[in-house]
Amino acid sequence: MNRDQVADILVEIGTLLELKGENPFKVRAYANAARALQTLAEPLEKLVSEGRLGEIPGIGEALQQKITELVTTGRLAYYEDLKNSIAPGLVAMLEIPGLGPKKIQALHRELGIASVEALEKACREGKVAGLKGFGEKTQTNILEGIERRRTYAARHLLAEALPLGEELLDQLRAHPDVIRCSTGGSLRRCRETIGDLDLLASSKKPQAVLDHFAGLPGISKVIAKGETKASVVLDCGIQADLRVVSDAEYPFALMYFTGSKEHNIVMRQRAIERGLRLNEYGLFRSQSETRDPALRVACRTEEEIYEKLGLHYIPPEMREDAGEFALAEQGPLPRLLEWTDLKGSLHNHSTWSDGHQTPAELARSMADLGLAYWAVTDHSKASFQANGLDARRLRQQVREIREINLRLAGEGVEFRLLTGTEVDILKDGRLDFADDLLAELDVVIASVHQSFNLSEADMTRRIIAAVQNPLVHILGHPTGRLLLEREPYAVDSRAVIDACAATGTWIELNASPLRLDLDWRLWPYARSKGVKCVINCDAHRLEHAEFLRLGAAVARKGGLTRADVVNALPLPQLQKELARKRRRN
DNA sequence: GCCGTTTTCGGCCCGACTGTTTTCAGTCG
Repeated sequence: MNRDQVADILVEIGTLLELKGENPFKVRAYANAARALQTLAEPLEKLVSEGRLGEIPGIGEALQQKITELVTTGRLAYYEDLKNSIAPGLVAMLEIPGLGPKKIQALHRELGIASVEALEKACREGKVAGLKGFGEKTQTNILEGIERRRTYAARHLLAEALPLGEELLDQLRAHPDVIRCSTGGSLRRCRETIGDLDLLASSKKPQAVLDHFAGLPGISKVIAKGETKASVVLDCGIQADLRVVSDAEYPFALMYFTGSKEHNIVMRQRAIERGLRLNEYGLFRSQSETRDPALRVACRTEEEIYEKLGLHYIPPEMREDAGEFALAEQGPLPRLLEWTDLKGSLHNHSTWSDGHQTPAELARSMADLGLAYWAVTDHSKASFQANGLDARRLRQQVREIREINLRLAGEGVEFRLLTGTEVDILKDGRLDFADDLLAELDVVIASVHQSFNLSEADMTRRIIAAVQNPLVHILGHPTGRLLLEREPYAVDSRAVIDACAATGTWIELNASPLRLDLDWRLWPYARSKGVKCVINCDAHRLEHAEFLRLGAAVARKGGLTRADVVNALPLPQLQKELARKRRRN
């Protein structure tokens, strides 16, 4: 059993223990261990066989045994017993807002409810309202929660949530009583999917701001509204929470509500170690609970809070407790990539395969946007569903693109359309075009588009074989995932990264909102191996050029700087690198 | 379940809101 599978089981054990009403710290220990495994720098099998699991912080005696059992036998008796002891439907009930382990246990114990369907039926029959600790209101809320889950997916794409957050922020800024405001939570951290929208504002009249917020157009329901926060559901089904604090509290609250939860826990611990106390209202010179402004360590910005706790500033995207503290202790974090650093995209489609614009239209539009280059990399013939090109059509396309470039140069336009292909990696690792044709192209991306269900070993061999072809510049969307739709295919990503490091092959950060692949969690590893990143739109329409912004956000999350990203280079340097890559092998 | 220690047991981040109570438990972030 590999690392990700082991981590998934640890997470599941945590959930099951939570349902059983176990000690919450024990529950957290499993979640922590799962996260620790996911950020491991070396293979799990190696650590197990060398008996070094205990070196990982957060993994003690009990978890060492369980992980070893999972890795060596592929099974875990403890897990199977635990699973058998809990009705399977109870786990799904945790997804309903307002229901936690205690209430679910009560429903199961008193009414024998063991599935969302049974719960819905019991609510409709009015049986739930009569239970001790429940009431009419709770029963209604449960029904509405079930309804909402059914209508809308539980999570939303980052690209969908970003504009909604911006819109709400504009509405808040427009209110005269708002001093400062920002998005927070997973949206500000640029997670690839978002649960709900978190917003924060500072004001001297919080009630006025909250009333304004709850009355904004586009809100279908106000879930809660108190003196400092309000929760609403937008018409599109996404929940938005606003918290309002005083301006002195704002930086502390912003840090707190940006999270992540794990990042905050470390920050609080650092405060405690320094005889201080950190919460959303301030950093206080006190050991005990307080909100006394006289004891607050003055900080105008988040930067100052980090400084007071002995750290350099950590940008929101990196606040995941995934190694950022070690960096921020050593010195200033490197300047992360800005989306305006990007000069073009090296993976895009045209009407020749499944895109919506001709190469000529693309050239005009992208030059107008101020980009320096744009590669046309249509599909190869094995992707017949996408109208992939054969060798004859590809050579024809190359001629057309050369003519377009001549025309642009004649008009004095400083822009270059690059020739290329997104060539399919066939099932056995061979490419869908012959080397002599690939050698004629400016840019070659190799991607997997069919035979997704190979074993991990076969898929890994297949992809490594492709990146070993010296004519391949870039490995495209390396895991094939579609967020909220399709799991990544089984592949040993670290082995693939190692192969790219050895051959000088670049790895794509596919910036399509559904992909964001390679995952941000793997970029620190790739960077440590010296592998370069290319942030590509995989554009099928003109509007997709804006994916560059999304891709840059994910790159920042992965800790990437301008120097790590090939398409931050101006055209002449890019062309030099494209040529150099092929001379290497 | 982990961790650290004045080394084997006690603490583990902390506050707001709702709905149910009638002073607080449960849930959420």
